[in-house]
Amino acid sequence: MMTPMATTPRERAREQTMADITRIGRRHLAEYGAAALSLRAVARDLGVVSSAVYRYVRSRDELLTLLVVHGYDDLADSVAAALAAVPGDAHRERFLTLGRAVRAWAVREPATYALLYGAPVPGYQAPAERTTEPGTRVVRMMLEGAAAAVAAGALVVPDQAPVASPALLASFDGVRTQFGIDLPDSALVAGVLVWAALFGCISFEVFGQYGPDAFGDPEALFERHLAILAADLGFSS
Amino acid sequence: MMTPMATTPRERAREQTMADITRIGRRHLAEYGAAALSLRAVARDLGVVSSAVYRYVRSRDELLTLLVVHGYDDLADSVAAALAAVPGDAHRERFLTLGRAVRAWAVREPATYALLYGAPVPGYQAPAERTTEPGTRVVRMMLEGAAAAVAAGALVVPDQAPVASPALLASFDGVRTQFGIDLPDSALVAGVLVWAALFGCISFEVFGQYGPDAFGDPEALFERHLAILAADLGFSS
DNA sequence: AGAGAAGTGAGAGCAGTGCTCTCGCAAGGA
DNA sequence: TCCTTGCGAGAGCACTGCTCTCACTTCTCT
Repeated sequence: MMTPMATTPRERAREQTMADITRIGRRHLAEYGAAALSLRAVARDLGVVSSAVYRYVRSRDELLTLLVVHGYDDLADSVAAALAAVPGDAHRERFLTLGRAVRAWAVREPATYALLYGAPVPGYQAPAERTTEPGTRVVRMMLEGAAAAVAAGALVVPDQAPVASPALLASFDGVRTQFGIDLPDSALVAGVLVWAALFGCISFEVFGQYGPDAFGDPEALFERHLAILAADLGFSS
Repeated sequence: MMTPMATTPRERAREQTMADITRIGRRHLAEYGAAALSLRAVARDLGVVSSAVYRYVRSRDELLTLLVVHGYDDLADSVAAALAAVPGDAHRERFLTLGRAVRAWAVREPATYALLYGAPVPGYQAPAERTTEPGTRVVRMMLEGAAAAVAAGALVVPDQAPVASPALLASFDGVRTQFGIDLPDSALVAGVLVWAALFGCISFEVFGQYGPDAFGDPEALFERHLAILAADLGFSS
């Protein structure tokens, strides 16, 4: 993927083994969950003794990081593919499409979703320098969509009292700089809420927090919620 | 707690040991996280060999269940205490108080919060018959508050298209029956969204999903979000 | 082409985990 | 007083992450 043509056969073999390890790791993650991810079990499935995989992966946390990065990329790719089918000027529809795509991916890959957006795995801290870039791809898509909608006049940011907290204003400036977008404070307030609410809805559904007798038609419920969130953001239906 | 006066000294000793185990378990949960919760470590802190704790707790999952139940009760007690200080007719303020109380508890007890509302611990399934009752206390408070506000005319449910999905309508009937409240479908749609969004905001803050450079003033941000959610629910500011 | 460097896998081993079993001892009820 | 019951200790099994050494292969440099 990253290095399409490896020079020496040894390097090609190494990349093949790396790909096998992450592939088996993803399968174990989906089948048994993150905390049950065992390097020894991966080694067994690879047909190799446990110490051999340490030649490729420094530690169990390292393998988790690989799966985290792959998960973020997979999610962002799914969302980007869904957005590609929607015209660029259908701003509200693009927001709805993004929300639906995130939910669909989470329902399809609950274990990876839990790894990314559930409680952090104890004792494991994802290295920021490797996870923030892929981890922010989806939120970047949403922010850029909102900025485009504002510029086109398709999104009218609801009136709100001005943000008072200086620390909050400063971090909003940081967001504008980091993502290179120009959205007013009140749009960022609403945007962060919509962002967190979107993942709150999905987490409740995927993690079964709605109780044993969950809602009979979660997709219809999510669709209703998405419409409310679109209105919160300022899209007119 | 449950049995205030035990008859025989042996029973009293047993209850004392049980209390010690859950107390140490809570401390370990807070210090090292849920997946790192080790029965052997609890036994060490208790000054006893590991097999001895199996006289009191059937398994590690059993200990987790004890902590889950205690966590739900602790959260619900915190919320109830906060609500007790707000007049019953200050409906919007009661909603805001509930939200603030949940967030404050989550910030204070992040590990327990993660146990309750984070990704489920792999391989562990909380027994519904022991966790649903304490687990629904907070949502019951919110629903009852919303019903009281509707009855008092303090909450005007926003107009929405009627819910079309039969399965969703049926589960809404189930909610009305289970909680013994009478709220229209559109209020339940908004209520569930507000419920999920509330925990989405809190989870993002507690789990650090906002990125390494989190928002400088999370409390102010949460306060703004709570106001939007109150409006979504139908409270007029 | 040959020698040395580097990558690779196997195996043993250490410390930790959940959990089960048996064995003695002490407390409580008959 | 006997004897059932509860309790803690200890050994043990299977598993985990991770480290170390040893042999073997492969690549590279002279």
